[in-house]
Amino acid sequence: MKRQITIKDIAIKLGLSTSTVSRALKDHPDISPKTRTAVKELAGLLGYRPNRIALNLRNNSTRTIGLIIPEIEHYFFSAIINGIEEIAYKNDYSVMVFQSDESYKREVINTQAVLTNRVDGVLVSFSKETNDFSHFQKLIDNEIPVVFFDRVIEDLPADQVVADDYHGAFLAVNHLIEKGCKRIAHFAAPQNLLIGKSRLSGYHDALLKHNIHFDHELVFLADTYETSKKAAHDILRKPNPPDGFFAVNDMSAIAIIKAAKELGKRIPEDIKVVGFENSKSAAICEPELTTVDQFGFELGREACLMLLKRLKDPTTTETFKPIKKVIKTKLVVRGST
Amino acid sequence: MKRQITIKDIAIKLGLSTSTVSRALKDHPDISPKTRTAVKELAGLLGYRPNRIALNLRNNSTRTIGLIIPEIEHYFFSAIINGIEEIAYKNDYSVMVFQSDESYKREVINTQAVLTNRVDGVLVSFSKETNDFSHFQKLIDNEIPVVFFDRVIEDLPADQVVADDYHGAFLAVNHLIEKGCKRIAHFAAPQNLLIGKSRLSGYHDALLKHNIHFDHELVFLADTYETSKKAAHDILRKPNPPDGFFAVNDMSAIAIIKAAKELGKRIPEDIKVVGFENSKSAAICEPELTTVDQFGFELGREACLMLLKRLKDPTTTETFKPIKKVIKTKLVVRGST
DNA sequence: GAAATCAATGCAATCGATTGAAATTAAATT
DNA sequence: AATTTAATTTCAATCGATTGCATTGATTTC
Repeated sequence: MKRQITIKDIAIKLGLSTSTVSRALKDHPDISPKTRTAVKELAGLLGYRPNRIALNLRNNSTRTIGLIIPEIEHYFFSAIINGIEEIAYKNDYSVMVFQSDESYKREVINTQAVLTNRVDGVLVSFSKETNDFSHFQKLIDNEIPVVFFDRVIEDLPADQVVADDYHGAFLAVNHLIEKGCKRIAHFAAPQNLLIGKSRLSGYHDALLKHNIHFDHELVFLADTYETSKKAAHDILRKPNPPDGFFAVNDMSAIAIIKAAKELGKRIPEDIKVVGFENSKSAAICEPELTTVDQFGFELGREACLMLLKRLKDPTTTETFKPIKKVIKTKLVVRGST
Repeated sequence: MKRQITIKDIAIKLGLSTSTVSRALKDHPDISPKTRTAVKELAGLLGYRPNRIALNLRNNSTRTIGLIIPEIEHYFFSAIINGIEEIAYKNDYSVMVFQSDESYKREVINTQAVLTNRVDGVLVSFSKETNDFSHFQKLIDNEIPVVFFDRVIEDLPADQVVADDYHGAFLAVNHLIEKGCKRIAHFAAPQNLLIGKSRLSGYHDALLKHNIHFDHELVFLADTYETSKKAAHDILRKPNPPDGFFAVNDMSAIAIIKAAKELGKRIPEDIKVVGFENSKSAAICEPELTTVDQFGFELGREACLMLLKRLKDPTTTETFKPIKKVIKTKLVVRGST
């Protein structure tokens, strides 16, 4: 195994001490110009690179951010990673990615991995299964700043970055109503997720505004392609089916469109559908999907910026005031409505 | 800043030396059962976690894998990350993700970042722009094993994992011919990428097999949604347009379908289209896309396994024999043909 | 010419954990 | 009781870089 060039190698070759070499490399005023240039020259020649691990140990910092995320494969999350990485990169941080695969158990292990890797801070969007948050509290107890994004929890001393879920949902449903829908179904995310609740309540309030009765029977727990397709099939076969659908994400909305078409319904003539996310797929499906743009890239950027701010100005647990940042959402109208 | 519990804290509290504590924690036979249990008990009580950074320094290893990838947002790459993460996780490795954004310059910086972070090994799929590979050679010079996947280079001492691009392309084009296509166009990736070359040659040989003239005029450089849509529009407006398309990836194929539909062509009656990737979008577009499954998840798994094998049994540069693993591809026939 | 000043460099401790070798203690043997 | 053997534990060096505090040698000042 070839050894890396160390400061010691340079010191020995030049007959100096490691301290002098160290100082020379960082332009310490004590060092004479002659030795300074000599050191720098040799360092360049040998291809010296400071050993980050040694610095990590000394500074008790790794310039690394941990990212705990349900599933990379979702467009929304990969867009977020993109935003995170951009900011991290600009600030000379690296990103370690951990997937929970929507599993609480796996997520707990992720938090442990993040601890052993001694990351400087953590960005989290937790799993659908997660109802107990003590593993995140443990991170905070270890003085590791945590920023939640998209799927957030309010009663933990941690910052939050979310899309304006309520408003986005309101816009979506309002749009359906204005387009003439009388019976609007909502395919919702689990209600332990704040996004699930917020979007439901946006749906509810938009109905309210137009004096449409809120019917529990029209709200379904369906936030994946498979569950949504099945649910849509069931619902559309029943008497008096909905003429409008507001789905909690694009894949769910696309599944509804697929199911409707399979049953011979025309979109948007018979049924109108709105999604939430504005993924690549929304622009691909037929007809193209009206959806709420969640600006994942921006969300990732903001979350990372927030974390970096905490890393720069650490606060004690006592004086910590969580900040909540809301990213505007926007309705993108396309052929499905 | 709250200090982490160290081995020293335990040693002092129990009136022992750090060496004894260290040995007790790892069940060294020299340590008496009494002290062993005492140490372990206190360690548990204080919530001691070994400082990974200190271990990193001592072992000159970080149990971290660097991943350099063009763009996370592509389904194919996120599927690969998924596979990589699964294997890494099982083997107690963490993954650091670096995106090149298809930029050579950024990729060079990524390799530097990977070096300063002292990862144990690197997985690479390089950018479209990359024609000079000395930055990867530098990694290898630093004794960091490199495994290339999908976009690989043959003349570097590094393992490779690729899909069976040639065969997949052959299958795709053969399928188009058997479905009656006489004039088949190919939307290709840049020819500096081996995948570009292999898929083109699969296309070429399938034509050859059926005694169809290979026409340079029918091969286009178009591997993104935007460029493909524009190219398809142009081609389909010309006299004697193709009746079949083989695209180098799904987004390109979907763009062709979109363009064709905009021009009033029916799919698959007037035009047949085959993609390459088998992304989520392929099952969503209308008609559903016939495509070659690239098994990104498997590919990621294999690449990571290969790297871990190199980490377990390091070879010297002299005796290094690159291994190339080929993942089988499979034609998935759907409505577009 | 002795004392004070200053520039340049080296020493040694530190970060946290590990480990070969030495030292201490206890037990067993003669 | 003296000596060997075995069982525990500690010492000190190591990984690579940094940094407060000497130390050295040269120059200036009185």
